[in-house]
Amino acid sequence: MSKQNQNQLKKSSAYSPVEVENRLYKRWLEMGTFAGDIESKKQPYSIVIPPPNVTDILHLGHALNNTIQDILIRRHRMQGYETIWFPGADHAGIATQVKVEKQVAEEGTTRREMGREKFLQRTSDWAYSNKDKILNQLKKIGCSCDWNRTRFTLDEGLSQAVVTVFKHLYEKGWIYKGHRIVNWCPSCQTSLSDDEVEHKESDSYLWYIKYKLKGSDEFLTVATTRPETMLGDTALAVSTKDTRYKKYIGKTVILPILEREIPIVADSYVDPEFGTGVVKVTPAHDPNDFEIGRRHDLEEINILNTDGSLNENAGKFKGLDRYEGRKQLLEELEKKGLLEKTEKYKLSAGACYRCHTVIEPYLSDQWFVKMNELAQPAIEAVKTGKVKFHPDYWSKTYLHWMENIRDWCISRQLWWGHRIPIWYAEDGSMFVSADRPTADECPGYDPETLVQDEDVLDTWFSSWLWPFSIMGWPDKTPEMEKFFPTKVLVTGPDIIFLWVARMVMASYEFMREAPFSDVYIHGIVRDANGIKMSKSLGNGIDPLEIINKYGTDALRMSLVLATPDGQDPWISKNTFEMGRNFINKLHQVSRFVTMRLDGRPAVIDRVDENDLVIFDRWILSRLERTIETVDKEFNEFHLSNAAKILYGFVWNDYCSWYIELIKPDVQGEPIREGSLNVATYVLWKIISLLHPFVPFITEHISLNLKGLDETSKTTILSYPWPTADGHFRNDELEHDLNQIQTVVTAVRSVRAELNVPPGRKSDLYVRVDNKAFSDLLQNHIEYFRSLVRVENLYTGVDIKKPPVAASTIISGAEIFVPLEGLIDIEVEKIRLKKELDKLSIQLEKISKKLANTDFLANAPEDVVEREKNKKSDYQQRIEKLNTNLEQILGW
RNA sequence: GGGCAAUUAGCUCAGUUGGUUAGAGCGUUCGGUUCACAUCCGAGAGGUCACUGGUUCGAGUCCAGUAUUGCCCA
Repeated sequence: MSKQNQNQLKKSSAYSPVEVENRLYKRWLEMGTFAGDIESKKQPYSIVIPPPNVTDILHLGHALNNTIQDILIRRHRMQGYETIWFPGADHAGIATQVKVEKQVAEEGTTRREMGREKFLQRTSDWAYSNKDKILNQLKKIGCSCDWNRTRFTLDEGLSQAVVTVFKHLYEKGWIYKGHRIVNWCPSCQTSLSDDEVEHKESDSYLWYIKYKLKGSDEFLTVATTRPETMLGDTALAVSTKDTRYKKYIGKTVILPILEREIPIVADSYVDPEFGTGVVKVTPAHDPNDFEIGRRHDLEEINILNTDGSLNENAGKFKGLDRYEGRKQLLEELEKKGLLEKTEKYKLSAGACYRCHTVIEPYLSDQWFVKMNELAQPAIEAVKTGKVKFHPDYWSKTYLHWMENIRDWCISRQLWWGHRIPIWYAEDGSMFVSADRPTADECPGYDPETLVQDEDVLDTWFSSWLWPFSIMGWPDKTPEMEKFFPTKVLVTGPDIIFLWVARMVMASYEFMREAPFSDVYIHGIVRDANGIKMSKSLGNGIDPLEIINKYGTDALRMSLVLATPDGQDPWISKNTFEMGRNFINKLHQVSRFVTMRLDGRPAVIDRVDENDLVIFDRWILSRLERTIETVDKEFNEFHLSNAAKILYGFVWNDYCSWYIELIKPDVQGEPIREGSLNVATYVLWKIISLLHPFVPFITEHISLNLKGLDETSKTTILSYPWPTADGHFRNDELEHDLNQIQTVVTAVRSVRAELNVPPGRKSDLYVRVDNKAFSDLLQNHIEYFRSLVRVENLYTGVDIKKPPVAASTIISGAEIFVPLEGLIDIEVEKIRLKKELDKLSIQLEKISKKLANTDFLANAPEDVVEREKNKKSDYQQRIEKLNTNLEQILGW
């Protein structure tokens, strides 16, 4: 055969995932495989997707998150549950608006110029098209969502849910409007909730500024990290307990530059240890100062515009950006000799979680949700185990936050989102309504004069309702009847507060029960150096690129294998080779089995127990053990372990041992019928167990095994999940086979270390300790002859060592490989000595242990017994080794 | 400052209630034209289980402390 032909043949045996996967996914959609049936009598099992933002493009985090959900859904479907995976997307208020504002800025206009209606239309167009894009990308990773039930947080129904909830909480007094210091993002120009602020430490300075005492030459020095806020100072404060400054309390200082007279007050909040013990008080720009201001009835002077520049209250610094203002202000203080000193300081500053701009504490009117009472049932739920976290330690994080919960700022100064359903009358009266209230709804007022609140609600104010709003709440729907509450929520640790905790609270308030019973928290995808993958760093890996190269199955399997439970996976491009190789292995072994079936129908649901040899029984026993462990790992949410167990079973037990063992000794002969049946049966179980992880190739193989093509309407997804009843479990037999494996490995090892040409056959002498071992080997030699290249096998308790032979010792037997003229005596000598040294160390250790009377007295009998057996085994092996070594030295 | 997590082979990770010679994948070394597979097969090398103490007949595993790293909260 020419080289070209060989290459072509090789190529044809490879698996091409991309075409297969595209076709099979389309086929599932056409067959309606993923649709849930609300009429079904089966037990429900539902999951709601963490809705991707409409601004998102698919990244590995999505791939991991949705792969996990798909695994859980597909497995439960096979287990006989009526499953629905509810898909959808989130309107992502800030992120989306910022994105579209950037676009219109490039076109030289602004949202205000465009006007609210036009801008919203524009945003909506963009958001909806991007939403479809991200959801289609999820299909690429094989998600078995019920796509006909796709929802979006701005859909009519979901918006209705938001208004209903707002009204309910408002009337309960749990939603209120407050004049408060909030987190303000000068770039997004909106308020943020406390949980949307990221804290990061940076190198900064502590500036010491001198304030002159009125009518005196004395100065008081104040240390500050934000000197520009002094423009809004309305007092200085000292600790009530600080004797150093007692005499100044009640006096007045002159604010530098603006020359405003401000009082010195005493307040218990001040820490005498920090800085000089005197602090400046800026009630409009610091939450603590705000409190001090309220206690001492101080003026609140706002010095910032919404974009972070200084306003008219900043005097001559008006119009400057906050940092430029700081710079010029410090220069001026320096010039005037009012800057005492500057110290380096590690500053912890808040930043916007969307754009990472440093936030400003900012005084404004905002809407808040009172959280304390909402939190109580949500705390109870986790404490009593009604909601369980996996891994469990996340419940501590959750509870700590819940127990220290603060009111939630829900108004955002944006246009894109659910508009706050509040209508104001001229006298300040407020009415809750999504649309302009009717005359009945605002008695005594003309509806036409009412004005709606300009702001919109926090996006999380709609996503916290997701598990039931997606099912049609506040209407009573059959979906809710059947599928609420959902079973498990799969997400990352970064949104436990923002989303998970709030969903539990909302669900208890509006549904009177938890939204899900389990929360599976997976890690965050990091690159090969442990750095979190992000668009801005450019260290991300595009899942679609991996899919095009290796296929979706390879992507999924690799991700699951690489993601330790609860830990962050470190992923590099070659991580995916692991999955790719595994998929190839699965493909190849299936080809082997299918080819041997030679067109006959595959028997997948039973084995002929009258036609089994030891190896058949062994793989069936191993299979049952595997099913049991895989189920156990699944039930504990250890998906990575489950995948690893299956990986090992397929590669080692099934391919490397079982398939090799049943291959006929002589080329061209058919495989024993019984074994081929078992091989097929086990392969079917394998693809069933693997289906949730690698849905495409398993479906592909299932069709091949059944001799069907893709026009067929059957899917492995509707076949049952394998179960183990223990029928084939046989520990004794597994032990026997283990002995055979040990002999095989020992012979291979000897031959490899002595550099025996791989093709060369030889006889094999095995001197055994008992006849049973001898029979075991003799009775099955034909099945493993080719594995060790054995010509004749001689076994027995009194086998003599051939004159020129390499030897090795295993537990219960001595193995001799006669290799006249092939053995390098020096190599053999070194080999035996090395083995002897190893064993001697072990023997010494164990002898010491057994000489310890405390050990003998305290350790359980079976442990002592085991150690004793071990010792005698070591001793015997050492003796044998010595004999062989002596013999060699005599050569 | 408080909390959570991690520290086991060159790398990424397993290691169940304390009890065989601490495992896997990747990488590495040697050998391989075996009829499913070089995306493969066979064999090997490689670990003071972060450190210090304690409990125990026995500690990777339990306890206390220390160090380093990451994350969260203030």
